[in-house]
Amino acid sequence: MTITDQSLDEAQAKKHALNCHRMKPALFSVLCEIKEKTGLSIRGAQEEDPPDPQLMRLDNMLLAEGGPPPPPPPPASAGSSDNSIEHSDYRAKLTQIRQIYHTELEKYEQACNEFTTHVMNLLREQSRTRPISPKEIERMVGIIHRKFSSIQMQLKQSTCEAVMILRSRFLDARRKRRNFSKQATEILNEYFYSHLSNPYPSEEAKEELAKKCSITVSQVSNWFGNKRIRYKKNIGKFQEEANLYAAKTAVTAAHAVAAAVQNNQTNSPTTPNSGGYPASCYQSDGRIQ
DNA sequence: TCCTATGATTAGAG
DNA sequence: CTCTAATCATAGGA
Repeated sequence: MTITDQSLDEAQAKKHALNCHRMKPALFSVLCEIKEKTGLSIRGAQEEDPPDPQLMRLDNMLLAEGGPPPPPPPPASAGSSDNSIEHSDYRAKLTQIRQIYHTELEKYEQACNEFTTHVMNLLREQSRTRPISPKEIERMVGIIHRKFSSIQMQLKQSTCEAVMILRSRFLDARRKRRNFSKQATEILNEYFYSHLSNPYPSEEAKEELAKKCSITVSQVSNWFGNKRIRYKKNIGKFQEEANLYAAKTAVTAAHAVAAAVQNNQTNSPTTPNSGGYPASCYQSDGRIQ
């Protein structure tokens, strides 16, 4: 019942899924625990014991992963917005996995019952030739059930793995990287180059930028983080862009100034220096602020 | 198909 | 938590 190989063949996805350190922590820890425990170990049991916590957790995960309400898609930070097609595909595959899981589970349950009755029959037969205590019967049944539940556990485990591979395939934000819209980049760049001397938008500024660009605040943060470091690393490469945006903001600033009928400000918003942007303490020695 | 740009994620510092 | 720096993985162009 290798659901994993059956439904999702991509070696790449597998590799990705096994690349544990970039999984979402919750899933990751679950998987790790599964692996550890199935590799038989008792380890730091901070868990409750009687109703097999492991199975519970797996159950919970499977439930959470594919309950009737749409599974929460957010991999993490990025609030993806355009995933309707892919998402339905994801859901379809998820349903498929769950279906396989349930049919398999049923099979196992059935097999377990059959086997139990079979053993019971054997015992009954034997009881004619030798005395068999209820205790012994109980013991046998216990053994059988333990065996089967370990199989069940494996089933759940591989289902979880399959689900996780699925997730990593469809929901991993990195894989779904889309460039921001032209306007969004425009807005971000405008802000960046007009605050070159201190390109660290406040939380409010980030929120506003996020709104204007229809992206999330953390995407704005990512963008500025990337931009700062990349700008710093290769200022030359960004010269042209810098000039462009400096000119742009200069124009808008000029308009604003004209409207305000004030000439006091003309040199503060943008003071073209070697082609349009402030010399900035930010870039001079690679140190920021 | 290779190369660069770019958004996201990570570890680690503060 | 935010930030940097490195890195990953994809998008998009030549």
